[in-house]
Amino acid sequence: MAKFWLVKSEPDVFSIDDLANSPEQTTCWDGVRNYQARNMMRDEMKVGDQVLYYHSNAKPPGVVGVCEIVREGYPDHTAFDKNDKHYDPKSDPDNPRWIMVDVKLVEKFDRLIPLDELKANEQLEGMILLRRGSRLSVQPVSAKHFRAVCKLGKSK
DNA sequence: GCCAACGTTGGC
DNA sequence: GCCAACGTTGGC
Repeated sequence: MAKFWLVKSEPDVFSIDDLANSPEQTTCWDGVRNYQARNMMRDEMKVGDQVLYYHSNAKPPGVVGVCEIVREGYPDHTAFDKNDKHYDPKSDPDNPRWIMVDVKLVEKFDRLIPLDELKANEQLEGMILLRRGSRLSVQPVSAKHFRAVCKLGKSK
C-alpha cells in the first residue's frame, strides 16, 4: 500500500518546472538536513509512494503537483562535497548522516493551489502543513488529505 | 525585511 | 540534562 507525503521546495531553487525539465523528469531530493525528515526518507518512503509538491517561499506558496518515489533512501553525496551548499563535515562517507531519495514527476496541476485555499478547506483540517509553525520539509499526508488536494488541483 | 516557531549547539 | 544563544524556515 503506497503512502502519501508532501515535500517543500523553493521554486527559486528547484521548482516543479525544473523537475519537469530534468532527465526522465526525475531528480534526487538532496539537501535535507533535518533528522525527522531524514528518518522518514530513510525508513518509510517506498518506491511508488505519492508525493505532493509544495512551493515554499513563493508568491503565493502552495501545492503545484504530484511526484512519486522512484528510488528509496541512499546516501546524500552532497554532504561530502566541500563546495556544495549542503556540505556537512560531520557526515562520514563510511557512515553517512544524510539520506536522499529520487522522485519523478507524476503531474503538474492545472493551477497552483494556494496555501490560503488549503487552510480554508475543511476537508484538510489537521494537515501537518497547516499547523502553525510547521517547518518540516518532508512530511506524511493522509490518503484522505492527499485525494482532497489532488481534486483541488484538477478543478480550475 | 520582520519575526515567530522550531532545531541545534555547546557551556556548565 | 538544562538552557541560553544562535541559526534556519517560511509566511507575511
